[in-house]
Amino acid sequence: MKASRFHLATLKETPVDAEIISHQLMLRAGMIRRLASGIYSWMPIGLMILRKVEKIVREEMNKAGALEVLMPAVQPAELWQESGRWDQFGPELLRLKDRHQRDYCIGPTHEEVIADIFRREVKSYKQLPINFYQIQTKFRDEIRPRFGVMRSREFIMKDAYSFHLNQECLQQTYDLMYQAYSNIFDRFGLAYRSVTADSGTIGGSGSHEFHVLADSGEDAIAFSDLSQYAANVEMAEAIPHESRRAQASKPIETIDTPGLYTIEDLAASASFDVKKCLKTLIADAADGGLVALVLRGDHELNAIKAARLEGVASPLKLADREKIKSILGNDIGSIGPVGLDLKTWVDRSAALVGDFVCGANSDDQHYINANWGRDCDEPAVVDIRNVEEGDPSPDGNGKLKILRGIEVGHIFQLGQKYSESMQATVLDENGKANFTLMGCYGIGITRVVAAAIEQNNDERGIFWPDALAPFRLVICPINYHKSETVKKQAEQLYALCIERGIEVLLDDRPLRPGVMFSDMDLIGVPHRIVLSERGIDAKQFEYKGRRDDSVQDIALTELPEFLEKLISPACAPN
RNA sequence: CGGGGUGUAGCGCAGCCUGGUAGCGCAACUGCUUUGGGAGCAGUGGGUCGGGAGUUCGAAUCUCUCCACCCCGACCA
Repeated sequence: MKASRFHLATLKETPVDAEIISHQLMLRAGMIRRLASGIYSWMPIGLMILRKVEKIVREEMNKAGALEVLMPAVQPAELWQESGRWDQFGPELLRLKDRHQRDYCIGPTHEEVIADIFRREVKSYKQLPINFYQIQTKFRDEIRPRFGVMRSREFIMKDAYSFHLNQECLQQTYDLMYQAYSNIFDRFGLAYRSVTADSGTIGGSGSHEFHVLADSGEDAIAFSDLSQYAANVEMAEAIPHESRRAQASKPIETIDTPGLYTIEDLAASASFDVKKCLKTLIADAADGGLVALVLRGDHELNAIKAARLEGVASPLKLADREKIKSILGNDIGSIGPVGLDLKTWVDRSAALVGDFVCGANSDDQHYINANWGRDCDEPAVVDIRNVEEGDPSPDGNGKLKILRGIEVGHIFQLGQKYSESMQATVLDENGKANFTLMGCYGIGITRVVAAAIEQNNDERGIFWPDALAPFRLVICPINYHKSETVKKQAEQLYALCIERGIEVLLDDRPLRPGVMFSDMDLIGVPHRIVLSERGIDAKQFEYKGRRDDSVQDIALTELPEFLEKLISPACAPN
């Protein structure tokens, strides 16, 4: 490709309403343009990258035996009514009517359609397992689209759905998909982690998320420094550092604590160790009353874990202040487990604290040296806190570290959830109809592009891993339009690259070098060759990798080997 | 949906308070000079001031209304 014939529409200034770095850089590099809220056009250079992602995904899915299909974006309401999700899904499902006033939606996902295909197409266990996938446009009417294509309303997803007669077979395909996903992310050349995950609203049992690591990521993931353990912090089991409770050593006392409502204020006021203070949070109960959740002062409540407890309203909602006052008689800030007349759940770590400080259930008063068993009932112990860096790994090996990630892939075992509601059955060896077991496997194709940028950028722009780069190599001739020597050399090199199948961009625009370099750094071309009259006279060309600090001069005679090296390492489909 | 904010040239902004017929930088176009990290000079084009209604001799500016977009919260690949 010659730059003069390409649409390079780079922006020098950062568009003001793009908040995160990937969105800013995608706009500045001319990859995407916004059409409406959460809806983007992909411009030529952006689409080149998107296609690279798709190609790798497609190749690895095919290799893993999945079969590509293409399902409609517009889906009839009947299917969604059959699965029950027409009512469940809420406003995120974009609904529309045709000229006959029949209801449709734009698919946010395709379980219904694929289940319908399956029940029409597949009759016998002999045809199983089977795994269908597509790379297709989805629409989810997000309340607040933001971060460019990271959370857009229209987006491209690879979604796969597998079908099985029994759990062993489902597990086999699930494992195969896990491996395929690992291959895919390896080939992208991105730093990533797979983690065990909450299976969320889609339901089912086994579930893993694939996260591209980036400091700006929205999810926190916990992993062991010694073992393979890795989980979303939403899910990671919190293990106390102590194995047994500290002995009670002093008598309980009441102290006055006027104006001290937060654990920080309380601890600071009398130099209590925050870890000796217990905080008591009051949440709505499922029956309309209240429940108490007790945590150590330095720990954070995990809303997902808490919502799973018996009697706790799901999703978790902390009770409002007035309701607490009216039922308990005192304000938040002075509530504690001692003498509290509420169902009380106590976090594992909080249950191991002795001589603790807590609210005295009377305004402006706290207890010190309170102890479980002695001053109140033995606690009902549960895991309701977020794990922290340094916590013991739940598998017993090593300590937890926390990293941030962007969720770009998710694999689920759905079980029979959809096959039952959609009546998707197959005949087994005995001619008996069985509800098929399903697995589903998603990769956010458009989000991968944004995540790759979040992970790989600097103050000058993007740097693409070789496998995703729109161009592998850029040739920057200095004074292409003035110097016949440079022009000739550049054209020769350009022809040579094309002959060797190297995706090359020749920047033949009549620009000053600084402008050329800035553009190429911005759009993230990983390799750059500069040709100048000066260099050619010395029989040299200049090379610089996008992430290199300095340039190297290489003899022109070594050009063929150099190009050989350039294409050899990655990219070749394995 | 609740709370906050913004709409003026392709992008970034000023002008609005105090009404008088729209400006700056970048980008684009032309010419000359320049050519190793976003050049200089000279010139050119481009705006229903988000839409509508109102007040006024006169509205980007004041009032009402509608719309769009952005940010903070509950959702997700």
